[in-house]
Amino acid sequence: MARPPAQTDLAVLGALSLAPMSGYRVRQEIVSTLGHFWTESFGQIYPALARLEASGDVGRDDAGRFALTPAGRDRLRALLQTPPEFGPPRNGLLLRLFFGRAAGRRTCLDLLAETEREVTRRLAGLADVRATLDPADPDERYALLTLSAGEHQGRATLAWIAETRAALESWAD
Amino acid sequence: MARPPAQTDLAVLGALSLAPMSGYRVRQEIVSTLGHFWTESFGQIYPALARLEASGDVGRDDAGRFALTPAGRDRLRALLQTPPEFGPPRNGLLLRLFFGRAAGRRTCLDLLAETEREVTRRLAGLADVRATLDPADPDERYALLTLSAGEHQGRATLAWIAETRAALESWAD
DNA sequence: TGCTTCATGTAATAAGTTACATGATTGC
DNA sequence: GCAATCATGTAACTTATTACATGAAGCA
Repeated sequence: MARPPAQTDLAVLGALSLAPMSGYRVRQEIVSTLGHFWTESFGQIYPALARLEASGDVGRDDAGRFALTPAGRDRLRALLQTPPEFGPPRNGLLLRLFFGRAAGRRTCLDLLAETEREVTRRLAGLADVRATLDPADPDERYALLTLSAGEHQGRATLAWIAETRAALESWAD
Repeated sequence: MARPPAQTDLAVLGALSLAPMSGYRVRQEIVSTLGHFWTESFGQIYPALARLEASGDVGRDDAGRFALTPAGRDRLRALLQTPPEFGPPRNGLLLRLFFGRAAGRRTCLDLLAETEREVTRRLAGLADVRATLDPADPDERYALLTLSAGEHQGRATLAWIAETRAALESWAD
């Protein structure tokens, strides 16, 4: 019964809901804007488009670009209502920290420092994107909400790092 | 050259660094304690143990349980120092919210409510685990740090949900 | 005796990335 | 004309889950 990966269909239909575009553009859209919390590769996107075209959810406009059909718009609405599939949580930093005793405090502090740099970098990236979004645009308003999620997560991580660093440094070891 | 998945090796070696145990117990250990931020299935664990035994990183103790060899302890230390592999970020909730305009405010608010319940449930789970950990135990001190990360993330998500709900409700639609 | 948990493993399947192949368009 | 970008697709490989098969040990 090999049901297709619903999340990829959702991402592709969602991209096409903003405007008709080529598969190449779908990828660019996902990388540039959704990139902070979602990824899809060509190897996923093109088969998905072929599937969706065969099922009548996606058609072509005059210029040959992929475009949502009315059925596709219904399908998208239905998918948006499905509960998110929570992928298995896999946090490489926490995996390492959990067994940190075998590595020593020094290694843990290094990992924290590196993560801090990375998170700071990401927050700066989010700020850049925020600057390009218009709160008055009905589509971009929703994008701003997701951006805000990233900012909250980032700040929480930085706060936890500060706390954790202090704890590590206070231990006798 | 098919290099083995380093993250699974790390999880398995890490579990064995706490005490010698069977593969079955390794799984239980990972599910029960690391479960909040890491997963491994039998299909990963047994091949990993076989690989690690063949390479001399893991041996057997008198009772036949898997145990770290000195080489394995070195290998673990080395793996703990490698930078975490950040898996591609895939947040199903944000993917849906990003295209939320196609679904309408009502659907978005429902998704938020469901997420709020889920996060609250997880925070309660973390609190339960915290109660079982002893801050004086050298191993469990590290576990507490990772627990704290989950708590920060959870609280940040709840704060973002409150903010986002207010924003959605203020829109004319 | 029979039920449950412990224990080890394999096979089928799913999901996704990467690299490759190929060609059309566009700008200089 | 040539380079870069746009565009579509496929094949090989990696990673991971799920379901299945099998059997020993503990206990009621």
